[in-house]
Amino acid sequence: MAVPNPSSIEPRRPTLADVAAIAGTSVPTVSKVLRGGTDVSLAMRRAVMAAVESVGYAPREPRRPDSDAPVLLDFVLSDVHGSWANQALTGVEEAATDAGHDVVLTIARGDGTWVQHVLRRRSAGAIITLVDPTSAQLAALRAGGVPLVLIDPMSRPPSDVASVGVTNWDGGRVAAEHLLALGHRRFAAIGGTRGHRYSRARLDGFQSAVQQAGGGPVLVEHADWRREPAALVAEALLDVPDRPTAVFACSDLMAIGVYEAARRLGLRIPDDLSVVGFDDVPEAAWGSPPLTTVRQPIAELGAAAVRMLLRVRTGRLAAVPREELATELVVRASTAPPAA
Amino acid sequence: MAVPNPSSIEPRRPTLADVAAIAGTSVPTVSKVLRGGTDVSLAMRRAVMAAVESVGYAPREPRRPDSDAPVLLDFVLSDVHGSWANQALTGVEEAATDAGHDVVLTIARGDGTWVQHVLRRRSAGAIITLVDPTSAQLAALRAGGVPLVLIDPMSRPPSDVASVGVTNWDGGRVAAEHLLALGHRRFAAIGGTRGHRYSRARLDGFQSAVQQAGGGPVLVEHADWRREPAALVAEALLDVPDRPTAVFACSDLMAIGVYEAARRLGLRIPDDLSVVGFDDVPEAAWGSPPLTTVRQPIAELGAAAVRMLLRVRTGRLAAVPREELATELVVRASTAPPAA
DNA sequence: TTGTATGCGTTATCAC
DNA sequence: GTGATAACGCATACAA
Repeated sequence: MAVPNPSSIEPRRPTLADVAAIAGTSVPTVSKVLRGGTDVSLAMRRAVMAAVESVGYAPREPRRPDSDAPVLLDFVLSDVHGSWANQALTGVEEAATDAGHDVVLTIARGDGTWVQHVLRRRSAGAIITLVDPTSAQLAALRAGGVPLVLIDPMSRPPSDVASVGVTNWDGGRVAAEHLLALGHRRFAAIGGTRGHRYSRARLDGFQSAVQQAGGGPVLVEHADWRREPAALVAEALLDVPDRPTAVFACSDLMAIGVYEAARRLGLRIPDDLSVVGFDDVPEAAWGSPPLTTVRQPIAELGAAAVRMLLRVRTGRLAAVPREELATELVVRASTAPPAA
Repeated sequence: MAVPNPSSIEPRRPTLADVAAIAGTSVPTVSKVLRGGTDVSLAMRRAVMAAVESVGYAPREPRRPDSDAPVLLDFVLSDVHGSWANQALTGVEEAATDAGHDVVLTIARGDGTWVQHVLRRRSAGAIITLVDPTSAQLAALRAGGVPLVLIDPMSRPPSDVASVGVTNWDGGRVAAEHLLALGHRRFAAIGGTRGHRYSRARLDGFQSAVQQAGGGPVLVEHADWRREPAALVAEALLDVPDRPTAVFACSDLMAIGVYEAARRLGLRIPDDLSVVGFDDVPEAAWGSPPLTTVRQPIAELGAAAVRMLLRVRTGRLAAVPREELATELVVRASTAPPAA
């Protein structure tokens, strides 16, 4: 929002003093927060972060290119469990090493202390994924001079933060088109966590394609990306008269949960039920039957994030970059035409 | 012991105030140094440390030997693919974070440049796994003052390098005992990479138990820890007259390969063939049927390595530590008595 | 009480 | 001068 400026006050770039005034503290304390110092209370830290965000403080120089000291990049994620994180990590590590940088792994726990860690270490840049940082946290990191790239953000990212992602909506559509082409008409879909952006996009793409083809409504439930809840939800969705003949799970792990539900209900895959997953983690190919799924280029995603980070770090870019990598359907043995 | 107090000088335990007086500073500053706070100059930090030493100050409760800036530990592995690396990473990360340290992930590529990386960064310590460092590399790291801990070394480690591992030989035995108790007598086993220490140990344990029970010879092949080669090797081992009724795979991933071989040969698990794996990665529980396997406490292994590294780093230890964590049989549905 | 920890501002300093 | 950082100690809260 443009603030009208009736008086003689010139809209100069905000300083730490401005931030301090709003946060109700001193300039050194603001500085301390932005440098990741220890002697600041959580409340004060939050107040400063909020003030930083509200005045849009940004450091004058993005950061010393810091010529030849070995550069450390932070890879921040909520946890390293699971194949997705694993693959992303591989991609990040490889691209970083190729560029001569090392990667610090930072696990973002709920308390938000990871922000201090990154700030304190004067990180040369952070790649953030599987975490939903608050806008105040993002603002603090930027104000601290840490270049950022988000991978597949959970929420809509602030418009001034770079990000990479995949064509989630498109992937959902492709999954639906495949099943429609096989002749399916009754569908169920299992989303991840309600409100996660990529879950929404995948489901929307799926539903959009189904509707466009004049297919019936899609029964949708959510299972927080986890296997066991997906199995429970799938069991409920499938244990009805006139049950769906095909299920779209928004992750491979949840698709494995659907396999389990099918086993419990005595449904054979793909004869009685077709299943499509999303991600194409290695396990997808090992299942019985091997899973038809929408492939994300996960490692490439990590590599792309590193390359983007290095661009953000060095050059100041005209526009905030946003890159989308294509998803791709991988047809294996878990899908077939519906039983007559 | 009750100390009588004849003179006026009472030998009481030193306090922070004493330290502060000698260091020529305030009590809070001393406290900050001991707590690893940020707002202390290097000179003051040193003065305080010296004073602490001279008066022999000791905290009431033992405290983390922080005293210095937050520290970066290196976790070096050959690649981060696979659940094993994933779980180990989780354990390492958690233990390091709990101790207030960050983890740099270093992938050891064949060229050995990782050693330079670690040395140049003056790493505070390195945990090495899934890599077989040459003795020259280990010597270089030690000469560079980098404390080391190996996790489950591939070769016999030099006697002056600390390591943690699991009871591999024992695990092999337990697998065999389980199958013997079910009534199996004809066995095959699939090793990892020929020459890897833990592969050897697992196979030896297995064979030792079989022989002790008077069982027949165990047919052994190697498959480099990978799924597809394991499938091929298993197919060959099982496609013979009087085929084995049970297979021991030295990793879960290879056990999944055995599942595939069984499918190709039309053998049902566990009716026609019992399978035991090793590791107990999450996927083991998802297979159909869920895999009976020898569990390694992988994350604990990583955590133990971190704790050992911190001990090696700070205290000088009497002996070179070597720690072994116990393996444990997890019985699921892939084993049953042999068909009559 | 005495000992210790925390959080903030003050003062000094540095880079333009 | 202005904007920012560095490092100390004061005031206070907390603990045995």
